[in-house]
Amino acid sequence: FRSSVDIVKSCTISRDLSRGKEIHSQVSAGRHCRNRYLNNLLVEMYGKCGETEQARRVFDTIRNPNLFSWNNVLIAYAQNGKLREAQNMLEKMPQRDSVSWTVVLSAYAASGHFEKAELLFNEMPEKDDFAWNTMVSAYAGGGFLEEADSVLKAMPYKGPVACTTMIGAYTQAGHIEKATEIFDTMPHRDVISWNAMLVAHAENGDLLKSEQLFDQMPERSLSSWNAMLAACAQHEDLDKARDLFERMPQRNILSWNTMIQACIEAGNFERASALFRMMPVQDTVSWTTMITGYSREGCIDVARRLFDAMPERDIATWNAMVGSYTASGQLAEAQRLFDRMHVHDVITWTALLAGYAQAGQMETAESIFYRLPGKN
RNA sequence: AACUGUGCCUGUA
Repeated sequence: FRSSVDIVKSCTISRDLSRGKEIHSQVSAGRHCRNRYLNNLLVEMYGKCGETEQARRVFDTIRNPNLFSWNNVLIAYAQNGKLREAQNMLEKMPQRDSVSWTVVLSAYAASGHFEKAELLFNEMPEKDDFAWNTMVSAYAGGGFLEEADSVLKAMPYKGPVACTTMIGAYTQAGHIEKATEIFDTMPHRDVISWNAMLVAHAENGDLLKSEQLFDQMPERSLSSWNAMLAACAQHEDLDKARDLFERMPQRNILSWNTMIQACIEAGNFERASALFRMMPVQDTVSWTTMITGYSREGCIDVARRLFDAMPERDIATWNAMVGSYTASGQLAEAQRLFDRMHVHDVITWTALLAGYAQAGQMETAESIFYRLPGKN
């Protein structure tokens, strides 16, 4: 039993649907097939893997669903953008708690329905910290900084989550003074708040302030080290980056990727590719970083060889490769890759559009612009 | 008893 639980949980975390299905059929055939706890976990697993229908099917087999069961299907709907179903569910549930409300609120905000989110928030019988934080995050994520700030102001306790959300939002908007003000006046700072503020200064071009924060902070997580490393990379300070990288208490794949990026920003491709080969395991980010590095250096054929050699490509990889060709005026090859892609996003389209515009083919560029879905 | 919701770090124009 215990091991089934662990397997389902790990499938949820790694979004491993095929292994999830396997364990599901094993569970169904075993003597714990009616166990509510295990079935709740299965509902969650299917929901997180995007399989709303499966989640619902498992839920329907549960004899006496508890609040966890209900919330888990609700989350499956909400987090997969099935707003109508989620809303329905919320209304029909025999009991609902703050989690139920918050989940739907968050889903509305994620799809741009801020009025509905606000309405739900006001309807909530009792608002816990999560609900408040989610409302702040809803507005902040939509770029409504004033609304987010007024929710923050109304909060009974302005905890580190809500404040850090605001720091991030102000950073993105380029309002470093606002971010600083929040950071300086917030009642409690945790390591994540420190990290966010460190990033804020780096984004603002102030490496010195980032370093000061890094030195002052009461404790440092792996993310703190990675963020500081990224700050050095951004500012093309390879010496500082290397020194940090050597001193880090632990490294994960982000640390390696960031260090490679630091080398590339500083123009040291030798070092970048040495690190690339040296790292314990490369992911698509590592490969894409190298591809972009080489193509910026003008070595598009090397970039293409990496592209063809890598085990798996995601959309950013394809975009990088298309962008390499458009940037170097090889429109035909860019178009060929574009046509081979299964999914295009705004970045893909923009790259192609820019390529045609650059080449003076304005009619083609314009027609791409008009066909472009979800323009920003 | 164990299962659910919010904020930080890497690549693509």
